[in-house]
Amino acid sequence: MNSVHIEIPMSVTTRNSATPGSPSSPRSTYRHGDLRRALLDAGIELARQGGPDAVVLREATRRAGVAPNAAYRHFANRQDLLAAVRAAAVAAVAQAMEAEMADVPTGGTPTEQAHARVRAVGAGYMRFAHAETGLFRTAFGGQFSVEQNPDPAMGGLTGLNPFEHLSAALDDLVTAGALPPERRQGAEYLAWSTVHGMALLSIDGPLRGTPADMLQLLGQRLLDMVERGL
Amino acid sequence: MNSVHIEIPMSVTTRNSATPGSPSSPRSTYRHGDLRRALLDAGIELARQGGPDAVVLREATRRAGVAPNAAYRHFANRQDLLAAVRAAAVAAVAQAMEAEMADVPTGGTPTEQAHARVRAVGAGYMRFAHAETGLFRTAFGGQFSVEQNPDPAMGGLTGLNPFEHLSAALDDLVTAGALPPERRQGAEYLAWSTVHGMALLSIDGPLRGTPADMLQLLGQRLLDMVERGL
DNA sequence: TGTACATCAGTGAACGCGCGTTCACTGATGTAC
DNA sequence: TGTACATCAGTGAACGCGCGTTCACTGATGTAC
Repeated sequence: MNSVHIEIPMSVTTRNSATPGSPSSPRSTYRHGDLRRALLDAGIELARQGGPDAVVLREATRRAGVAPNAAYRHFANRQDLLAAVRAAAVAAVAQAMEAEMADVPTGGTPTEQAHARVRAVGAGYMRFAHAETGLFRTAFGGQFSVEQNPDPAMGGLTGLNPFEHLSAALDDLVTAGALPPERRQGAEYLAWSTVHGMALLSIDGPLRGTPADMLQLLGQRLLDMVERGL
Repeated sequence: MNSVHIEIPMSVTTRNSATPGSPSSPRSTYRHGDLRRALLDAGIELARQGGPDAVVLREATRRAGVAPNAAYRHFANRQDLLAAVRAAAVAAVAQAMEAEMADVPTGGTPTEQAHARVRAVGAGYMRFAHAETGLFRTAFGGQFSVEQNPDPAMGGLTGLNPFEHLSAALDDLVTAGALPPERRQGAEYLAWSTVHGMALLSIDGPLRGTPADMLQLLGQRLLDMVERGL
């Protein structure tokens, strides 16, 4: 039982940035300081609260205390801002996985370790979906791709993105002899499907509103099933 | 290998209905005849092509050859129309499952039959998602509920909705002795998660663009995994 | 069988909404001399 | 160290968009007598 603790990179510099939420507070200087960062932060906050559709260019500029069109100095258009927000959301999922993996006990056989690692990846994914619904939707709600042409902005602290974490964990499983090599190919899609489905069912579907501990239990049963079935 | 053949209930009566797509063609009578049905059909077609967001009230009335506000004689508002379209989409999923189950050979032991039935339910779900992406998204894309307070409009030809089909198939598995009763509870959520996840991954995620036969194969591996792991 | 009438399905016009995006601008900043 | 200047980040105003929804209406239809 592990509480979710997610780091989202926030403003590196707060120099000259208007206080979010109080657009009337004037900047002390003409230039903003780091408007790109401020818009991105605002976008992330919007996504957190309302998912990808809530990432509205005008609202982001409003929160940054800046004219609507100022955004076009830093992003080509709304899509471009949304893509940056999405990358941050994907990175946050990677971090949730990393946090979960950090809790894996170091003792045990290599097989036990490998299994625990796969489970941590899956559990991190599902936990994140439940804890940060808006960001999860932004990352994996609509169309997305994480596997090819890895975008460094989508990595967690280790630099690996969620898909790469899953792949690495499955590779470990093979190395530990817990997964026959001939079953390795495509296994990420089987595992991911499972966990992705439960994540969405717990957000949008019949599992919506299920208390976190029940969800945790059901998630463990799901991971049991994957472990046994893979 | 079973081609998808889905029946969507279309106009029962075409009396007096304007030809869709040619809004200029005048009706012969003042009254439309069956505007509710025409709007619903238009809504279904919009959903088919573009998912739930494409179900736009004004566009539906345009296709029905009618003034925008005429829709309010038959639907309380846009949400209401969308709900009706969603029910039709869910019913279509149920029919896809039924079509798949109709192909299950009648020979074999009860256990074989039961397994085949569960697989048919899952395969129908995934096949539908791939073949009728827009409708699938409308049915199960955003928030949805199918299990409680069953809406008869969501049933297929047998009257059962997709969730009920899955439940029935799992019950059969228990009856046939292929699933220990103590594992029955909650099993629908495990199975559904799995299949739901792959459906979405094949529409939105990394599996997008995968050819149908590859998807079919991967789907079977997924169902193997569920069968073994449940 | 004919006539008066109530009903209510569809009309026509208009509304306010917030959005993304473009335009010509201005003036603080950092740089070259 | 001081001055002229080019740069370009942010301004202010405006645009067209299609949407959902409301209003007062009209006239074809079916019904009661």
